[in-house]
Amino acid sequence: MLTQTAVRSEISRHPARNIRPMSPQACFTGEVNPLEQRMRLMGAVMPYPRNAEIFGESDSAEYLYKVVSGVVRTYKILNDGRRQIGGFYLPGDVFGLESGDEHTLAAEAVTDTKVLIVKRSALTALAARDATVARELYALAARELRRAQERILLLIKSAQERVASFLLEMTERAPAGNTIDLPMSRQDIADYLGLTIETVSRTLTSLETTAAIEVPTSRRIVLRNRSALTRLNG
Amino acid sequence: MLTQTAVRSEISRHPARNIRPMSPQACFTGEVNPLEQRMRLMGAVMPYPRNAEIFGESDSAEYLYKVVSGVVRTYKILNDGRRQIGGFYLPGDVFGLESGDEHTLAAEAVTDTKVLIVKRSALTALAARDATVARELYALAARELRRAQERILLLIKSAQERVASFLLEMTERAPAGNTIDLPMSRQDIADYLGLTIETVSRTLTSLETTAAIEVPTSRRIVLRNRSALTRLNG
DNA sequence: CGACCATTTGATATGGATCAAGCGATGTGG
DNA sequence: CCACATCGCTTGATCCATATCAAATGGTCG
Repeated sequence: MLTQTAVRSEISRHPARNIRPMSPQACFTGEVNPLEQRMRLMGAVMPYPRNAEIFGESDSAEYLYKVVSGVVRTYKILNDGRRQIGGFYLPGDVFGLESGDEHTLAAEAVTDTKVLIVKRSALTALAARDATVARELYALAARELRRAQERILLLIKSAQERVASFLLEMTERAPAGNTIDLPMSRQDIADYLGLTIETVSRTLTSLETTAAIEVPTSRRIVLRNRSALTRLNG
Repeated sequence: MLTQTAVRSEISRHPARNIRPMSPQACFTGEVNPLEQRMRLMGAVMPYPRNAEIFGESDSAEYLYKVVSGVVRTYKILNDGRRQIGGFYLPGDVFGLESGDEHTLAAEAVTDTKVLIVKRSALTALAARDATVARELYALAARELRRAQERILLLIKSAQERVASFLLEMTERAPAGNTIDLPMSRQDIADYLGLTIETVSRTLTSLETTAAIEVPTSRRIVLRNRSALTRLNG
């Protein structure tokens, strides 16, 4: 799993980064729970173009982030050059939660993205006075924990199971009938699932061959036989 | 990774479970932070013999647990019979944190164990009034999240790296010079690292051959060359 | 001492990685 | 508007780390 030549894919993998965000702008759309309301009052919305860095690994974790539109990935680069994606965040998702005061993962925009940014200190101050906010912060961390635990289970499964789980996760999180429009590249998926692009690609074609899915274009996948996927899921 | 024959190891893997806990008893030892104090006032200490179930998967998550003495493992059985260990909990560690109202993992005593049990509702009620308690609950979840993220990174590494990381994690969490007294079996370690017992065993012998460790008895490991392990760790 | 269980060691099989080439879509300059 | 470069993806051939199957060893308890 670990070889010197892992650097190869690394080079092709991260072409044009360090794109800078655009200027901030106001935002008054979204849900209506207390935490959300407060965040909107306290935070600013920043737009990031595709592949822009939102924060770096070991940046100070001064802010909390919420996806307004677009998709974000968090990731970590291992010392041998491989990249592990921590998660994909869709509109409404909060990312940047950390236990310490430094981020352990970096974050980038997968697509052009708008992100609501809130000072962590403002939120914790608020949580000290408002138990509802505190409870919601806790719930966020607990939900994130559950997702991480599911990832752990995923990573001990076979390639087929991982890809099937990924597809099911995606339809659940961005429901649009049986069609999934993937915002991320094969490399992103591979680094999320702990596989190589080749294996992801082959697995998708194999699922297509067994009529479980259709792949009209590489970024679009249609689920044809959900129960076959669920069965694979474990 | 997934085959029908996975059931083989499954059978030998879980011999005598469903051992019942003994009767409760009072407990007034431990640390001195607010959450801890309150837990002691509100909770009871229960002793569990080796391999006893503390709670089952999908039991209602009515309680929070803190290890007083001994070691606990949380785990999940996949539908093909494989077991994934979610974590090992040493004295002082809190387990049973969940986002929903059902446990997603089961918990068992690895060794004879004493566990402090607290009603979750009592804690959250307390957190609503005491911001310090709320903050500590959040910190617990965040710390658990970080651990889970580290596990994710671990699971994409090679067998050598996983075993090395495991050994380093264990000395850090239960520091006793360079000696580690493992409370858990090879099967437990394997299920924690997403490997087979054979691979764990072989990796340990290989580390012994390269003089990184010594294995005087199967449950005792002496670190001889910590930097060699750290280098493997990634 | 003998039975049992955990661990180690050995031989072989295999899933996914790696290396390499081909292909289709998208964009650019002539 | 078309040749051509580029990029992301797929497909093919081979290799290797770890799983699997099997047997030997060792430690523990009656």
